Amino acid sequence: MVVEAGMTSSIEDTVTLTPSQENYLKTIYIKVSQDGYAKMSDIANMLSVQKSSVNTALNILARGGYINYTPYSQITLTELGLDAAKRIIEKFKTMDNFFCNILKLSKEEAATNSCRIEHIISEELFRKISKFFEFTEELYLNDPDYKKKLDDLLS
Amino acid sequence: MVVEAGMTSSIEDTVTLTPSQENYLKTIYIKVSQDGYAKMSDIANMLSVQKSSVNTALNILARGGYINYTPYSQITLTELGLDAAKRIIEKFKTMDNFFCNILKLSKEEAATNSCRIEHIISEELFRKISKFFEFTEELYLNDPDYKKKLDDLLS
DNA sequence: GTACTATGTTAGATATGGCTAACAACATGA
DNA sequence: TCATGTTGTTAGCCATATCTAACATAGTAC
Repeated sequence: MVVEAGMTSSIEDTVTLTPSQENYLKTIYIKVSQDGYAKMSDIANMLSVQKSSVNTALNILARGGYINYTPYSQITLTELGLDAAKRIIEKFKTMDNFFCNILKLSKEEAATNSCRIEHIISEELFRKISKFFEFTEELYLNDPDYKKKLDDLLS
Repeated sequence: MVVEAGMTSSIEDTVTLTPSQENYLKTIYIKVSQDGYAKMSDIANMLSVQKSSVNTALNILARGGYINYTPYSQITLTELGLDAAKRIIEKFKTMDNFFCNILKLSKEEAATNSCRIEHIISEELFRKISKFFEFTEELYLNDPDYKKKLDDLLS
């Protein structure tokens, strides 16, 4: 198959999101999960930014095909946006869980770090570190000796 | 002691560096370690950016008191810059070592991720995760059963 | 149904961090 | 010492991501 210049294609065209844009997408996902849709002012409040900043981000996400959004409309996620949001949140949860439950970081400290790492970790590292975290957590829960050593170490 | 408006003070005045600036500082440290000083064109080459971009960064680092730099001069680190660079590199090495030796990421993959994480990880998380990584590595090296399970898991 | 309040949009500013292209300074060899 | 090449600087451009302030739309309450 010959791909012609300017031809609209499938997955390869997906525009990579910046950390900031991923954050907006994640926030939209959370709101949509709660209410079925998101509003600009919600997002602005949740991220502590101005509505105008949200507006800019929404236009970028809409152009990229991640959200359904036209002026004054309710915001929902496309398939693409849903997938992307889920992947980001999966990263967050994996990190956050480990930082809280094993490393015993405070909720805020864990969330701050997880929220930064979720945007920059490569797929390959995430795949491996997920497995490693699961493995560690299982050991932690089932091996009292391992748990004691770790708790002592990190106290 | 009363601190007057505009008064120049000590550590509290330290300007926080952006990830980009930390990267420049790290690169300068590496060059200074090798040659005793750094040149702009070296830094530009090492980071694959234009000299003009380096120039901007150097002025910011010099203003912040991290480097000794005046136009056309050789670049060296101040005490502040040396400390900051060492902290960044320590983070890099800790991450990189674990990603390579335990998670068995490729050198490039490990370096890419470490180089991103070094700029965003909090001091508290770094303190704890360092201990945890050390603990894990010791187990890995001394407990053949643990090593085998981990190697199987991550292959 | 009109006026007020919510919410959403736009225009224009700032800061970072990159770029190119043109220019300036320095160092070296003939 | 001066021409040349390397190195460093400056000016001006672009994109992201924020902001404020002014404006537009929508919804509600009387």
